[in-house]
Amino acid sequence: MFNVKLLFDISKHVDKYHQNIFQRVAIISYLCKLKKNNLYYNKINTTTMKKEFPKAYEPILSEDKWYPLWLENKIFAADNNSNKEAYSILMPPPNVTGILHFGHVLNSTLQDIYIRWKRMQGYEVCWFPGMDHAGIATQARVEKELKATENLSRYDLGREKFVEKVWEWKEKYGGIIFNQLQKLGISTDWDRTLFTMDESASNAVKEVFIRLFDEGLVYKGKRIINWSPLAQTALSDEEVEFKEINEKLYTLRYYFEDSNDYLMVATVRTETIFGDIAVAVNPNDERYKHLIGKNVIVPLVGRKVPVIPDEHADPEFGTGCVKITPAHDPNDFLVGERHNLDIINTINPDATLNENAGEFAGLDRFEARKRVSKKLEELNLIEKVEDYAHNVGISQRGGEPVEPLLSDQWFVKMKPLAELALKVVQDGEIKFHPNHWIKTYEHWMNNIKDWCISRQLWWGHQIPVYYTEDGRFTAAIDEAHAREKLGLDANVALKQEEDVLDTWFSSWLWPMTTMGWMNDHKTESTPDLEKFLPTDLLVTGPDIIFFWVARMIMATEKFKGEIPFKDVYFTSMIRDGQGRKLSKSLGNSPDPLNIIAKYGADAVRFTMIFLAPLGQDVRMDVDVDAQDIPSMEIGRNFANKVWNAGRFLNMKLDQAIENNNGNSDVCIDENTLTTADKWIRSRYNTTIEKLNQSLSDFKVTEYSKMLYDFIWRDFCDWYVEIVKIQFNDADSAKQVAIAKFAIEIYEGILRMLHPVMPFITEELWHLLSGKDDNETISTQATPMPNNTHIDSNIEDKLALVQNIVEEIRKLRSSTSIPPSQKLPVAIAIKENAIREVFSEAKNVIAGMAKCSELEIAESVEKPSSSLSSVVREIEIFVSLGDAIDLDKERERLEKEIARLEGNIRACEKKLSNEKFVSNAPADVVAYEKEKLDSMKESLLKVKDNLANL
RNA sequence: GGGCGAGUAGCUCAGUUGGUCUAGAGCACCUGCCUUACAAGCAGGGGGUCGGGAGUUCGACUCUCUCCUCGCCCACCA
Repeated sequence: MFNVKLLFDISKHVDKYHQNIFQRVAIISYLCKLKKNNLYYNKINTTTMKKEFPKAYEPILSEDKWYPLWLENKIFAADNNSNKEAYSILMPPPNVTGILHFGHVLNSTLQDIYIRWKRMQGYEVCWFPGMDHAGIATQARVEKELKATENLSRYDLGREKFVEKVWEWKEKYGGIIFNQLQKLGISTDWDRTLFTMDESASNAVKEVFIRLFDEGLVYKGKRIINWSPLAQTALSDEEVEFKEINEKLYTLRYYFEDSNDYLMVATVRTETIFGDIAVAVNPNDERYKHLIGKNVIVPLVGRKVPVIPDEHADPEFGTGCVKITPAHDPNDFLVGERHNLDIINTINPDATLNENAGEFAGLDRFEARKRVSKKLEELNLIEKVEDYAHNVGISQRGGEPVEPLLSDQWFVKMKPLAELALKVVQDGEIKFHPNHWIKTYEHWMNNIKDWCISRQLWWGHQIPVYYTEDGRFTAAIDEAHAREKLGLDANVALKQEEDVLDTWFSSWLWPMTTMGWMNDHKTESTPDLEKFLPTDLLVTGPDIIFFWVARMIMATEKFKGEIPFKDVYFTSMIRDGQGRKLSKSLGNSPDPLNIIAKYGADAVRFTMIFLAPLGQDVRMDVDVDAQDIPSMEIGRNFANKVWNAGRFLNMKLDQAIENNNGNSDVCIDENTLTTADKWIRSRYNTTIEKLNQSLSDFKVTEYSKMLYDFIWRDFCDWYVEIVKIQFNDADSAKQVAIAKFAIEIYEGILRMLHPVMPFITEELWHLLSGKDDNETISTQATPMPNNTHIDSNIEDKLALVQNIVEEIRKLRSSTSIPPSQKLPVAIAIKENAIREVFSEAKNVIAGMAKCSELEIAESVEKPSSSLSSVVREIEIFVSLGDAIDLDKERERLEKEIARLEGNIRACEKKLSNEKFVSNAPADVVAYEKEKLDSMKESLLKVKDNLANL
């Protein structure tokens, strides 16, 4: 037998252990164990019960308790064999090197809200998680570590050993972000986690490459590409960012071969003159027309090069003459192609100058620029030097300026893929939220360029192309397959392409690889694909609309003939108080885990969506030094409010049952419901409807705001306060009914709240229902509105009651009478129907507005020494006795008269405007008339009250 | 240069097809409260010529034009 006394003692001291989370967890798990064995709920005295419902919500206890239970009970597991309608989301795979940042927090919360909401709606829900191998980032990371620990470069190790090292690193550190994400409480089907380098995914990658190759959509070509000297690899256009940099613009003298005249040519990059092969002028430029065909001498180099006509030269810019360096400028390369010019490469892959630079060979490009410029100056070949701000391409990963470099690379022809992908978005088959992103998408699709997919890295999918010694090649699964395709004997030696594929080349297959497409070069369809493709929603940042979203649409259309997802939700960017993007390099982002530890996962989730409107950036008051985001209090305070409402209702129910001699079997009788009861029920159903609608419309912020307002304002501020009063007026059986009724509403709102605040709602649901730990709120049904309970008439009536209560409070607070002192109040209401409601709610009004006595009648005599107010023709008198300050009251009433008169004038003016009366809709005119009458009536009463003061 | 978005209270933002808006909320601020869940709370209060200008309309925060400011994306001229 367990010892109740011991348990009581332990829980009594929970607060003392407040500083020690581990001890608290231990105690709670002990309590849980007891609860599991059904030992505590019925048998422990009320003092101990209260300990189960601490005064403040303690997130860590719920978080550590429920997540493991959800996993254990396989709540997140999806069944592709189920009869239920499917709902699925693909998690944007975080980088294997990634650690949790606030982008993930927002993104994951949004996905989890939809996943949980749909799960509760009875869908077969699957959230596919996974991780990206992140070629450049991961390789750089491991290289750095290798250097630091063993002082080795990847070349020292060799390709095979190095790749092994990366795998080791991945096994050791790769999963960190998943553990971090679990702290957020997200409900992904972890058993389906896919890594983009897994064999199944790699097979699909190969398959796609081979198919595109065979179709001629993948080709190898010598092109100017963006070269990253740091990573020593090609980059795609999307991996280059442009940044304005201040540099010097040198105007150089290019002398004619046969005279002392010269052309002036401007350049920033003096170190590239070794690759100069021509000077271009615009063919229509009158200044230079006659010089076309002549030769000039490249300064310092001494090479004779022709003056050629080309549209590329802009007469408006600079001198109108451009030096042409095909090997180191994409535009010059095109000029070179048009004029059949030689190409002289002068820069090495590590961005040092090569032998073509003569005495400058071996120098880094920037050092070389300084030295070349100096030398040019010494030789008096510089006309002038100016400060010059221009955009320079920067490697997104390494941050160094990219070098345009001519090299052999693999490309995907994008035009044919883009057509269908553009159509499905334009036709609305795929919807963007917010939909203005369509324009950006269209622009990119219409101007799409071929995609450079080869990377000179070791970590990634090695391109499945095999070469014979004599230079023939094909794309194939393996050597045998290649020999078969090339018609070669088994003994012919083959060599595989050394380059690997761009990481996005595996990411764009994500909708298919997560579901097992071509995992073995054979399987076109799987139960997952049949059940879950197309997925329903993609939640991602607009920054990867080209990298990922567009390409997934292309690939899935191309290879599956389907759209990958139906809706795309583009998230907000998280910024700091100064509007800067939160980023590691700026060091302006606190660790989300610290914030979660401080405020609780639910609070963080709630605050994030509360603050992050669809499609607009969010500014947050981050404090990195303190590792704090004070606005997270919104969510924490709200969680606490929800918690305390539950705690209070639970307490009331216990009390009621105790008063009712332990009999809890009391049904709620429709006939005994008060106006307030019907009001909260109506508000509840109205709110439920709107909440579901908001989520359907992807208005998640609206959803959070409505929950906040309903729970805090309607339910807590008004209904729970009313319940207190109704409780006092009821017999014990009725008390049980009242508490149960309130709890029923509360339980519904918990279910509606669960998608955004999973932990606290789970905890409260169990505390209130006494359900076994292995049951969960996350599979209970989403509340649906009961339209027969929506009654706008009742809502209006109670709104009027609220107005009156507020008005009485306002009158009171204009005095210095303490809130605890109750005052006599009289209310005159002419309209019968309203008066009835007020009479029924008499005790409620008296309680809420602190009335010692309350008279409600068709007309009342103005009590002496009273404050008065008129609201919608209802007169209110609050008797003050000696405490009244007549001057103050007179002043107040005069102000009110002035206000009313002003409004009446405006209203009369409007109504005397013939055009308004004839053009405005009848109901608007009627409303104005009604308003005018009402205001006139009020004015009379206020004037009367002033006179009688 | 092209495109997109935003400018509403000190701050962060709501404001649905123009009329019930005397423009709301949270935070901050001021006043009073330990009122039988919650001080992470309760009650009340002050604070905005809705970026400027023009127009359409009986009526504009809302629609049109224009200008100003800020942010993002794309392109890129040596």
